[in-house]
Formats: sequence, C-alpha cells, structure tokens
Amino acid sequence: MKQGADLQSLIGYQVQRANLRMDADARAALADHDLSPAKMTALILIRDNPGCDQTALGRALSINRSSAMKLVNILVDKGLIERRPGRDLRTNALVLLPHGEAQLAAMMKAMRASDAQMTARLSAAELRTLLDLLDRIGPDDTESE
Amino acid sequence: MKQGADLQSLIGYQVQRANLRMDADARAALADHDLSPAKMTALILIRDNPGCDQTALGRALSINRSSAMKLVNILVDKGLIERRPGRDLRTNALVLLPHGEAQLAAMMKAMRASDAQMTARLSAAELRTLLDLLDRIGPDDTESE
DNA sequence: TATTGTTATACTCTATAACTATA
DNA sequence: TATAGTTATAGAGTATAACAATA
Repeated sequence: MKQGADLQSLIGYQVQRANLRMDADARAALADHDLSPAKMTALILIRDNPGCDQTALGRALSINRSSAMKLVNILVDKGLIERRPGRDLRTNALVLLPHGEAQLAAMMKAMRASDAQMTARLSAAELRTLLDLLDRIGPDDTESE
Repeated sequence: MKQGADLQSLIGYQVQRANLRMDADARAALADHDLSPAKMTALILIRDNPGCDQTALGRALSINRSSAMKLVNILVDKGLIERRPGRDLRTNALVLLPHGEAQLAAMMKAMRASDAQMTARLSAAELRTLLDLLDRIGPDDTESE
C-alpha cells in the first residue's frame, strides 16, 4: 500500500506508527508475564508512589476513576498489590506486595531488552535528542503568555 | 504522581506518552467530523490506493480481515466509500466517493492545524530530525546480516 | 489448498451514570 | 457540596474461529 504525502507529513501519524511498533514488541516481550505494558506501568507508579489512591493512579495513567478501579481489581486479584486504609475513610492506599515487586523486576528486565533492541539503530546521543524532542511535543502555550 | 527513573528511561514509554498527547488533541480536532483518526487514515489510504481490497487495507492499518471488514462497513454506511467488483470474484475494490473526499479534505485541514499546534515548539530542522529518528525505531537487524 | 469476504462471538479497555460513604 | 470508591451498563476496537465462494 502506498503511503501518500498526507500521511508522511503528519508528525502525529509518524509518532503513532513508532508507538505501534514499540508497543507490539513490548507486548511480545511481556507475553510470558500475563500483564500488559499499561499494567506494568501501574505497578511502577504504585511502587514509586506507595500509598497513592486510585484516583491519583488513574490521573497518572490518563484513565478515569471507574477504569482505574477495574485495573486495580485485576492487580489485587493477581496478588501483586494491596488496598490498605488510606489517609481518610474514603480513600485506599495502594502498595506493591513482594510478589508484585518480584514480577515487576522480571518484567522490567524483559522490557528493557525490548526497548534496547528496538532503539539499537540510534546512538546514545540520538536517544537523548529523541527524548528531548518528544518531551517538547505538546500544546503551544503562546496564547497564554 | 512521581514518575521514577524506570519510566523516564524507557524510550517506548516516552513515545507512548507523546502519542497519547497528540492523539487526544487530534481526536478533539476531529470531534465535529464524527470519525476517529484511524478511520481518517483509512480514507487517506483508500484515496491513495484506489481499488485496493479489504485485506490490503487491514494490513496497512495493522488489523486483521475481520476488523477491516467492520471498519469498511462503517465507512460504507456513512456514504464515504464504496465496494466495487474487484480484480477477481472474491475481492472488493474500495474507492473513495465524492462525499468522502469532501469530508476528508475538511478533516485534513483540522488535523494539520492540530499537528502544527502540538509541534509548535519544535523548529523545522528539529521536526526533520524527529521524523528521521522515529523512522529508525524498529527491530535491530544485525542478526540477519 | 490458499485466499477473500463474511458472520458470530468474545475479550480488552475505556467511558458514563448513578449510588454510598465520607469530608 | 465535593470527593473516593463502587457498581452496572455500554461502546469502540480488536481478535479467533468457522463458513462459503472463488482461485
């Protein structure tokens, strides 16, 4: 299939294509671990923010409370995290359990290998440049200045 | 929420974040047009490859025949494309209809504006660099040499 | 045998709306 | 009033498995 000039010139489309390639490889790398890349991200966020509540986790993952609820249920059912009493009687405090920590370590290893393999054709300097450019993608703020 | 070193160093994660930001803006830009970015991409591919069949379209979009079928049904129902007799009696030839062409033009305009707005903080040279780096993300081929 | 389209079914992820308890 | 969690329900998008027609 021909990919015309319209598609080639859209940055958003090319970012999406790159993301699809990386995500497919990451999913394959995690296939043995029974968790999607997004669920692994959730585990990392909970580990790095112990005691966070579900709503905050959802915000960090760009999903709403209800979706965060489902995600947390799955991780709890698998014995990877735990809900503990939170800072008031409404909130849960999420913590990573030892089992989750162990599984996360194994997944991170597979994920790093996938990441390195997919970016093997870029030098360290190019990777730094890429991260910088990606980070600067976002709404133009000139109107609010 | 803290975003620890593990996440910051994963290129795949940062590509995904950038993609999420651009996709959200693109969806908002297309909200009036009743078609997702992926469906707009399908229209572009059909326009640039008139007479292509559903399976080829699916391959270009990284979805299987069955999913392509559903997508094509939606575009046909909206009067944007048409199934015509293909190169043999098994295949359909997909073509963009005038109505689809008009809607695609309007969507491209909105999409280009969104794309430009989200990349406004990058210079033309930086955008070229970004496209080059993104294009080089993919499986390392060294073992097959 | 292989391929294209098609249909039925199911799964994942996400969202909305409403409810409860708490603040 | 506002917020956190919860539940029920629904929609989009995708996949698998099977079948018919055609190659």
